[in-house]
Amino acid sequence: MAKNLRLKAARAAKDMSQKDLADAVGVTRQTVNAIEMGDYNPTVRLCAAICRALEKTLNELFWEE
Amino acid sequence: MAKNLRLKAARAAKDMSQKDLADAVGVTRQTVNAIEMGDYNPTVRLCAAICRALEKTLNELFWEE
DNA sequence: TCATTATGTCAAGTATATATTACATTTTTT
DNA sequence: AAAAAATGTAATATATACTTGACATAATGA
Repeated sequence: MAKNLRLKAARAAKDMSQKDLADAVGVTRQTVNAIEMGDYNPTVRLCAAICRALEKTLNELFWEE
Repeated sequence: MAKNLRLKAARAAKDMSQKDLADAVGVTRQTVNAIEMGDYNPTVRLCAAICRALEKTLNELFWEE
């Protein structure tokens, strides 16, 4: 899978570290890192939680045309 | 979780059975049924595959404000 | 420069998404 | 009304999302 640069950028825009975001959504830092690195396929509920933490939508961070 | 009626409606609009959709995205009928019934939390890749099969986006079928 | 924080990665474990098989009921078609 | 197709559900099995703990390096701040 490809890296999720939109996620990385949205997190940077909020000035949050991977750990900050992980804590905000209740997963570990490694999980956030793996999602950004494209290492796997998160559940839609986790994606939605990440989107809410970053004030984005699923389409903005996880949809590819 | 609540039922996913938007998914059920989008599938109906394409005149596809749960099995038709399951075949189109490469999962079992039970998995599609469980998603519609809100019984669990699919991966974002499966959600995206379902969206493409139904010509919808993640926001349209899986995002709640 | 030194300490701290952030990131990337790995190995081993646990939780859960998804498969398989099966059966009952409901809905649609003939 | 009967047959066929679609749906809902359950039990057991497997693949994989996610955790935990750890280590190395890069970047940031004192």
